[in-house]
Amino acid sequence: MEKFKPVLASSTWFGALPPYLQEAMFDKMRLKHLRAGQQLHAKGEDGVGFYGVCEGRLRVVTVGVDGREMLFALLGPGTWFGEISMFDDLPRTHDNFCETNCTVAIIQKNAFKVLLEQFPELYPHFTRLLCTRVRSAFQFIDSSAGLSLKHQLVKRLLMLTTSYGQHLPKHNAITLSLSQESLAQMINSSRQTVNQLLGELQQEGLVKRHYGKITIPEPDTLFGRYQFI
Amino acid sequence: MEKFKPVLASSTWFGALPPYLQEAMFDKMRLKHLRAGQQLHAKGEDGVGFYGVCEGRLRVVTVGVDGREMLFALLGPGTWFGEISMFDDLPRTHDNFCETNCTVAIIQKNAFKVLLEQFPELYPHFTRLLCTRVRSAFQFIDSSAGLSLKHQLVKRLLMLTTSYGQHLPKHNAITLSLSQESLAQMINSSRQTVNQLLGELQQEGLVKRHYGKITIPEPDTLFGRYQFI
DNA sequence: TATACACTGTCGGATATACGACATTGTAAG
DNA sequence: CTTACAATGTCGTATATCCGACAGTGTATA
Repeated sequence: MEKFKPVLASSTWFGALPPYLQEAMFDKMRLKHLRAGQQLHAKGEDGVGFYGVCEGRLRVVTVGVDGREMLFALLGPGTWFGEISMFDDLPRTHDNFCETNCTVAIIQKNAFKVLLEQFPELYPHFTRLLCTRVRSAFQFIDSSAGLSLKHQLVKRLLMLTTSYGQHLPKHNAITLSLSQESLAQMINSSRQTVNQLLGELQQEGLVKRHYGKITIPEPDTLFGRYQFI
Repeated sequence: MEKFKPVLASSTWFGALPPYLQEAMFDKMRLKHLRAGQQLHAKGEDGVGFYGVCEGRLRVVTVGVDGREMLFALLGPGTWFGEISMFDDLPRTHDNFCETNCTVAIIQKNAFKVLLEQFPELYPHFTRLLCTRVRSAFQFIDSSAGLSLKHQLVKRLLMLTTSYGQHLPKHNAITLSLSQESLAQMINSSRQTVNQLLGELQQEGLVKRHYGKITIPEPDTLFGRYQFI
């Protein structure tokens, strides 16, 4: 557990907690190890805990009514998630799978509620977390309508690099492990078109296509180029 | 003020507050009257308060970089909004205009913070409100990708009838005052296509086209017909 | 190493949607 | 009532995107 504390605290959200609250949360955590492909929770299921990613990467997906899988976000080390069902006691909003072998920290729902009773000063921090969720979702909604497919694609790539809207290392190259097929399904497009558009972006030096992967050498550059068009 | 209390309490969110908290909030409210067309707040502006609609209707819009206006939601009587900037102290997410003459109840930011200090038991209620925002936004995101234009249109019409996801007078007929042009801009489509699609929906008896308005006789029927396809 | 399989890259034809154009109709203002 | 203007309804054409097809390539497994 001790060795993951720095990772978990690297989140801008968690890092803003005063040390004694961080410790209080650490005290309630259990570690859980998961294998690649294993499911952490399913859409519609009751939420049993609040999670922080220690190592590995998780895929947040929803399965549409037609059976097509849609990738919603990628959660890397230092990302916290799953708080929504803790607060409204409603089912999970998404399916959640391990892309690689993973270690996640869990605060069980009961422990979570005890924690909030014991330290009500946690509330402002959680409202802050919820606000980032709302803001990133809003921003996504109003930019996806009114954008060309190419811009939607870029937008989506950027969204995938910033897990759920929390901050991640944007300055480093990021490799997204997803097929062009998956990417297409996320923006309601076709594999062939995505391949074409990625080809154009590759010409511009903004991405690199690989087998089952896409590399973004400089996320900031991609962001700067396409954010304000 | 007294006469608007029932309207404000008709919100499922506000209605769930225990009476003494409702009263505590009423005590902090000021009424504000606005004329049709007047702006309540602008995107990017500092949030000065938390609002409840007493009478009239407000339009929540964002102006895209290309100058096109996108309608995000319509806020009717009993709708509460504007809490996000209260909690994270960041700018407003949207522009906000009065469609008709309006009366809104305001709790100023200072008063809002005092209220939370005085009654920390309000926090769980606000986390609940924030959760509804996140859930409706998430739902919208994953259904708008993967849907035909016609389904996106229906989805958007339904979203507009349920202000922000709260409060649903779905059983009554609802008239949306918006041009087909506006509607088109909301789903990244064209006026002509929207006209065509609305024509089909009208054939099915699900909507009625008017000059500058669209009537949905039975929102439940529309919802039932298109939700699970 | 051999085999199976999934993903990529790239055609061309089919289709949905955008966009310009224009007549018609509703609304507001003098 | 008249005029100006905005929104609607509906063409045809242009264009973007989908979709089937297929060869080539990377990856896993026996």
